[in-house]
Amino acid sequence: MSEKTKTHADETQRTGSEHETGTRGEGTVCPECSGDLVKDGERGETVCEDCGLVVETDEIDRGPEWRAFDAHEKDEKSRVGAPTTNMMHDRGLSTNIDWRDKDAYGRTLASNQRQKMNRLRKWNERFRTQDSKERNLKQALGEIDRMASALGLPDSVRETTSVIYRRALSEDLLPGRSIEGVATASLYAAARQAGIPRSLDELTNVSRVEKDEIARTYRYVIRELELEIQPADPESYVPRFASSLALSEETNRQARELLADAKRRGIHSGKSPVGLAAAAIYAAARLSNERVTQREVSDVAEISEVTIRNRYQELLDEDGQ
DNA sequence: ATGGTTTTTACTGCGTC
DNA sequence: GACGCGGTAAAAACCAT
Repeated sequence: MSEKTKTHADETQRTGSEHETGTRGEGTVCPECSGDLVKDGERGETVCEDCGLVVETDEIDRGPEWRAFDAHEKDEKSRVGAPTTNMMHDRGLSTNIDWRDKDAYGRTLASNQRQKMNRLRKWNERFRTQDSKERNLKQALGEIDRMASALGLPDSVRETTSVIYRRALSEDLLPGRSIEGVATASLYAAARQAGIPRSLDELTNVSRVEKDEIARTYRYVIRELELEIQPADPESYVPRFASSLALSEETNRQARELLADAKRRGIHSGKSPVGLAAAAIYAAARLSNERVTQREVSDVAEISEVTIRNRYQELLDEDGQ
């Protein structure tokens, strides 16, 4: 555990004055309006029912529990690990044996000690991944990470994906399905849930699994885990497409306006959100005299030109009246 | 499986650079 | 003449039943 202290090193300045308010007005009555106090367990706050005054904030501080004024103190005081994360198969909680052959003081180990450490490392690694579900998770999380990077999805989505995948695993949804498939489906679901959807085609490009299987597995996972995911909002595709076509902010905005309008008139139901987004972009670009061909839009949106034409007409029809 | 809807494929003619 | 665009018909894909 010698070198694992860096994680919080840069947030060492906190004043410690936050907690002074919490200790004063203890009791069951609000000091401000004498209303009843209730504990909001989720947020770790004690709040007045009547006036909403937060009397006590008792939150969990995930920052360092110490302050360091120089590098030396940092080494001495630090005994905290990294925050736990769902993105590691063991939530980052298992033992890791440093690969450097140094003792706690940084001295190099004697050769017999080195051999011992090698054996320990080997066995530790074996035990750590022994359980088949753990091995399964390890592989899946690797895949998820790879695909999420390829699609430019943020860590928050990866976390959500991990959670979904874990649930699928613990509810025995895996047998009969591939790890890859479930991992991809989980990612697809997580991205949509986060409002930054990727189309099935995009998923297919980075996954080792066929589109059909992704879709099938996705439906299955959604149903079994009772995840409620509303159809993707066309507008959420717009900024990404617009930027890969190097279109202006104005066009971007106009495209979303067209979509909002279409939504109001109910033109969008049943149509593919991606197609709608693509058409809106094309229409907006055309309205503001930016040159984009249908071909280019259809390329980035992975939708046919015909579909763009059809949607595009509908959009402008409605707009013109 | 089936039927209805949407998307894609393939092909067309027209205008422009 | 290549290219972008618009249209059409038929095939394929999708979805709920």
